[in-house]
Amino acid sequence: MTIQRASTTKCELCPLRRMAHFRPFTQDELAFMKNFKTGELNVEAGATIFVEKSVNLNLYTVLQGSGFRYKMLKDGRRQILNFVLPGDLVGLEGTISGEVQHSVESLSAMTLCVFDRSRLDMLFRNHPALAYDLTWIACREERLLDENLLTIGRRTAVERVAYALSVLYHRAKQVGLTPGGKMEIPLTQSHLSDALGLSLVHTNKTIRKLQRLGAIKWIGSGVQTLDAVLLARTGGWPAPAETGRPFL
Amino acid sequence: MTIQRASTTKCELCPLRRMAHFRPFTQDELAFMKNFKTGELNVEAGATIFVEKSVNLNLYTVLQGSGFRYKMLKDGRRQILNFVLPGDLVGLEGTISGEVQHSVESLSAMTLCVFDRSRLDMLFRNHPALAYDLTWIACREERLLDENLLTIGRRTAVERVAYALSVLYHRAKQVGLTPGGKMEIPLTQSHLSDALGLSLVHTNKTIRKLQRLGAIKWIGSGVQTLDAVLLARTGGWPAPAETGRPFL
DNA sequence: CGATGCCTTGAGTGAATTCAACGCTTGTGG
DNA sequence: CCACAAGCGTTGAATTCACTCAAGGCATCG
Repeated sequence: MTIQRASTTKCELCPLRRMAHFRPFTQDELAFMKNFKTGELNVEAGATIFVEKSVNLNLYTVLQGSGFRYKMLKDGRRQILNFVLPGDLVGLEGTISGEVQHSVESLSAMTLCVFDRSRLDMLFRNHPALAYDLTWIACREERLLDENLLTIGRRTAVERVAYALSVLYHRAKQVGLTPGGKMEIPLTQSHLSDALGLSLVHTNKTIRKLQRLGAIKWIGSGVQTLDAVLLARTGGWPAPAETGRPFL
Repeated sequence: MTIQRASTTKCELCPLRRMAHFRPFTQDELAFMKNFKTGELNVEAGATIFVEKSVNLNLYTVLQGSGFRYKMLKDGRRQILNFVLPGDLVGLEGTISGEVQHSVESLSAMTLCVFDRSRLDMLFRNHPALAYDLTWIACREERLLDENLLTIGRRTAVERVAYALSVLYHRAKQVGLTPGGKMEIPLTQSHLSDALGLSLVHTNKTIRKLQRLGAIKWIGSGVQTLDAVLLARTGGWPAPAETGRPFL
């Protein structure tokens, strides 16, 4: 886990910013962001970025790589709350309330922009459009959680797996993580089971079923989507339109 | 469903504002809120305030009564995402993105403050502290959803019911909805089952089990908490400290 | 080349589901 | 004022979906 003060990626050259998926900055906002960003955090795969119930005031945006947010019960049962992909904001809860109530772990090597918490009030005072974006981002996360809740609470195992892979594939595609239809997210079946509230064994059997249907192909460290439409239909997922999304 | 333009409750006399639980406004913020609030919405019990996939730009704060947010699958399966109590903000998603992705229904008669969507940008431009509060509120909701996700994904039926009743009781208490230890929230067991991802029958059997343990007593239209500590312990819930919470 | 991590499969078990029925209360219309 | 319907809670029985247990295969790695 390395923190680099001299950020390698300049905000004006931000690779995310250039993606059509995200909304553009004004010159003014860009100038602020350059000061807001204090460095980059580089972690290898499988690293813990922060843990539940610790004090973590830092705010991050994922620049590269993927990971997941999760919570655990005392006896070790784990629930993955959501996956974090490039462009996603991480740690807002800690920035605002001091203590985070969930942990974050990386799936692949990740690079995260580290923002200066003490300048957050300047963001709210001088850049209302960015403050609005922050609220937008929080709302988006809430919507994703709502959907996960519906899935885990009310969908069957096959629906859950199909749904989760559909959404993840869709999200990965938006940020260019799906070259050739294969998700470049090194998921294990154990991750998927913990994200869906299923056991590992049953998750495996369900994946095999979807594979027999011809919807997907499980490859070590990634999933190949063969029939995105079939997959979405099986999961009861109406693909949404999401464009011009902001990020920090 | 009645909308009253001449709001009966003046912001400076707001009954919520007087509760120790919420953070105070400055004079300036109060003045803004008086203009931001355009009226009150009164609904009877069992009313639909807005439905999934409709355009609803209005922003509300619950002044009185309780309800719940939910999503449904095409075949009728319902998942209750969270309960809304006095002081809770409703409809932020629609205000920001236009279309809401969840429905809201009242459990009791409710009064909601209706805010003027077109002045939201003024809030962000001229009242950074309120904008910050908005973000705070969105984060809080996210935290609640995280916890629900953990519960539904990884807790057993007894734990789920105990957990849910603990949290709800705790939240109700904060806003004065628990005179004599009885929650003044007219829940049915069907609501509880849909909130926990359980079947109605099994929810009933689980409630009876908790009742035999002496933790609760189910009364038509409300739950009596007999042993809050036992209940929290059964649900594996570490009661949190939450004070000085903002609201709009 | 033994160890470890991940995927896979079968068998047996169990927790939660569906089905079915009944009691109680409330409200409503004849 | 009674009769009937509707909503909610309760319980037992049968079923099923998902879980645990157990074992083995196949890579990768030190």
